[in-house]
Parts: sequence; structure tokens; C-alpha cells
Amino acid sequence: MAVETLQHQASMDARDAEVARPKVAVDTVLFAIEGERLKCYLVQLTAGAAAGKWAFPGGLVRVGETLDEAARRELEDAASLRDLYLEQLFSFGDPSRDPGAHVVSVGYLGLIDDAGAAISRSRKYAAGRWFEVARLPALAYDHSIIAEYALRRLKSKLEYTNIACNLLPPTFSFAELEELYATVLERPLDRRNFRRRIMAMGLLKRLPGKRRGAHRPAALYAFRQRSVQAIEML
Amino acid sequence: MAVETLQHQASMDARDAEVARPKVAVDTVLFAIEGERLKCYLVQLTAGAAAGKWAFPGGLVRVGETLDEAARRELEDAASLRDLYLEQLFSFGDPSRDPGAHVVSVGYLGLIDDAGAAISRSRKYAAGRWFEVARLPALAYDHSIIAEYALRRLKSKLEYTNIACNLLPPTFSFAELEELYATVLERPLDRRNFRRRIMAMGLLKRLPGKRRGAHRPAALYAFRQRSVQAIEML
DNA sequence: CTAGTTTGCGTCAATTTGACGCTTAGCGTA
DNA sequence: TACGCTAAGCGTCAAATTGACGCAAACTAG
Repeated sequence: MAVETLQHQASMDARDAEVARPKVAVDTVLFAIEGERLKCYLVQLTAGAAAGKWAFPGGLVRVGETLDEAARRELEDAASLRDLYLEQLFSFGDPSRDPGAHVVSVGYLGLIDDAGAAISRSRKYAAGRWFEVARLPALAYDHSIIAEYALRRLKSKLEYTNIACNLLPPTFSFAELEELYATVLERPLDRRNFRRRIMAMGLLKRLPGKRRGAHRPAALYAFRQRSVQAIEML
Repeated sequence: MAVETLQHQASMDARDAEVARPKVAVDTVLFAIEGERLKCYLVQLTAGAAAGKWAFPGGLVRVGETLDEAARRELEDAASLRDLYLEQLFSFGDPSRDPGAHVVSVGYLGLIDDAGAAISRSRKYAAGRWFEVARLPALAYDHSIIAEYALRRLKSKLEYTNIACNLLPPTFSFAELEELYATVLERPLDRRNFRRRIMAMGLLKRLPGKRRGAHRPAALYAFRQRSVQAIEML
């Protein structure tokens, strides 16, 4: 009788050591807006069969840390990033997703308001930089599938949550917010209907100042809540 | 320098064996409707610190199988169940969720149309039976959190997918469908508006026969598609 | 002061949603 | 057989929401 028929969950006793088990990794699809383009951060792998290919920053989960902590640790290591929005996406467990070993990857969606904050100084990777989402290079492992999940989740959550606050600076004009939506959703929005919808959600607060530009000055706004929450969910 | 800073994903080389890694398990929250009550299937653990407690059927993932396969294998083992609807929920990675070891659990939502199909003859568990969702016993590990996720997902997906087809027999009356919704959502539905909404989605096909009962006979319906898909998602 | 551009508010019809009334069909019983 | 009961099934109406679009206000550049 195999070990797992004797116990529901694993315990640290000696019998476990004899059975090979899949490992657990986290991989984060990190998005940012840069110049009216949605971008995501990729790192270039240095080791393994996928060396030279691009992938999302990630790595194996250590004993004693949560999945979120693992994802944050890997982002800090890979790009010196801290305090960003992270949300678990989906877990990818196909044993052939990594030809080298059976690794279950917990995919994460990450958002940051400033692409410039990412500093690729990790010795773990050959390089790290932002790519336009519409023009990603070939990705290692099953990361192109993870990318699809992440993009779908981001688009979906834009519609019914205040998740956009994590892609914008603390203060912004309505036009900037609308541009963000149009960029991510890849479709034009009616300016007036968009304003009505957003205002009806009551997420924003108007700030005193004005944004001066080449034309009529725009009112400044900020999100009431910086924490993500659903609007009018049943 | 630790192993994981040298490689992105794990490989099977010798250095890995030196580092303890979290294990991966799957746990499935299986729902069924029985007598106007939403129920879920629990098993009673026999081993480990949680022995005697109730939990969702699950176990460690083996090298070479997908997460879905692992979940199906455990359900077959625990309750002789096959060919049911399964959907990945969320992964739970808190290292303290299982006091015995660091086990990352991938939670699954399962649906079956016939609670009677579950046969608890597994030697792995002391017992297995259906519990009313509103009156679950104390659960092992973090399974009460997983239960909350599963119930929320089920309620949510009822609203915009044809997922209900997995909780109903192949043929059913409109009243039975409405009762299912009311039971799961825990609120009364307006019969006429509900019918309009469901018909507008175009999921059902009318069958020739009639359901004879104590009163006016009801038309019989079946789902056009038995595969789950979202309706009118943007 | 004028032309050009962006901001910001408002209107209107079409569609969707929520609340509810009424008829139909079959069963059981007098 | 006819009457009452109950569930099934169809339809109506007002309120709320959505999509399409017009227009004036505010500012800069020349």
C-alpha cells in the first residue's frame, strides 16, 4: 500500500522520503502601463533546458512560506520590487509543462503603477525587461498559457472591481483612467458613458488641484480605496 | 547560494534532494443536491494529527499526473466516483494549514447530479458521507476556508454559466431547475422572471414528454450543452 | 481675439430588470 | 360530472440601466 493511502496529507515521517513528489513553484505575470501600452515583465533564463528563453519571474516555494510570500520574494529577487498588488491566478500542474521535472506552478497576477520601479539586477537571470503584451517573445515552459489567464483575469476584473488603482499613480485625471481602460481592454470607450459608469461606482474622490496641459485643465482624482474590492457583486 | 537561485524551475539533479520542499495535494469540495438541500461529501480521517476529523477527499499529487487527474483519482478512491464535473478553485499554501508538514493544497470544486453514486468503501478513510452545507461539522486543516471558496464559486457561476447542468439529471422540469437555483443561492426566485432569464440564455431544449404529478403536468427540458460555458461574457 | 483641442455635462431612445396578475391543465372529491 | 385546489405557464407594466450622441466650457497657441 502506497504512502498516500495511509494518510490524508503528508507528514514528515521517514516513509515520505522514498516517494518522489512534484515540486511547487510560483510564477508572476506582472503588468504595468507604459506609454499607452500594456506591458509585462519577463526575465531571461540562464539554466536548464529553457536557458536563453524568456519567462515570468518565479521559482520554487520554500518550506515555511506562503504562496504569496514566495511570489513576493521572487519578485524582490528578480526586479527589486516590493509592495505591489498580487493576486493568485490559477495553478498549472501538467507534468510535461517543465520537461526537466514535475513542477506545479501557482500563477500570480501582479500589478504595478510604475514600470520604472523594476530593476533587473538579479544574478539569477540573464536579463529582465518589459515587453509589450501584444508582442511577447516565445516563452519558456507553459508560460504563454499563464499569460493568457492573467490577461483575461485583468480584463475581467477591470469591469467590476477597482483593480485599476494598482496600475495608476495615486493621482490622475479622468482621461488617464479612461486611457488605461481602453489600453487594457483593447477597445475604444465612449468618454461620457465611461465617466458615468465609473462615477456611479463611487470609487473616486475628486481632489482640489487641476492638471494643467496644453488645453482645458483636467480635474484630479484618486481612488477612495487602494485595496481591491468588487463592486455590486451579488 | 541556494539551489533556487541557480535555476528557475526545479530539475532532477542531485542538489535538489538536499532541500526540503512543500508537497502538493488536491482536495475536492463535492456538491450534490439531495432533497432540496445542498450537500457536500466529507470523509473521516484515520491518520495524522487530524485523525477522526472530517475533511474533503483529497491527497498528495503523484509525479507524472495532472492536478485534475489527481483529484479524479482521489475521488475514485474515496467514493468510487467517476465522470463528474471538476473545476480548479484556488491553491492554499499557508505552511501552517497542516501542522504535520508544509502541504500546498489545490482546491477543487466538484459537482454531481446523484448523491447516491458516492460509495464510501475506501480503506483510506474511516467513513464518508454527505453533509448539509449549512451544517458542516468541524473540518480538518483549513478545509472550512476551502468550503467557503467553493460555495462562493458555485453561487457565482450559477449566475452566468450553465454549470447547473452538472447538478441535475439529464431531464428535468423547469420547477426543478428553479428549486436548484433557490436552494444553492439561498434566496427565493421569482418564477416568471427566472423562466424568462433562463430562456433568454438559450441553454435549454424542450423535450417531447411531460412530467406527470399531482397537478398540471410540467414540460421536460434538458441542457443543450453538457459542457460548462459562460453566457454572454465580455 | 480667434482657431483648435480637450474637458465635462446632459439628452434621448432602446433594452433590461423587477414586481406582479391571470389563465391553463390536471387531480381529487363530492 | 362539476367544482375547487394547486402547480404550470404566459403576459404586462413601470423603473432602472445601457448605448449613442450633441454641445458648451476652459484653456493654449498663434
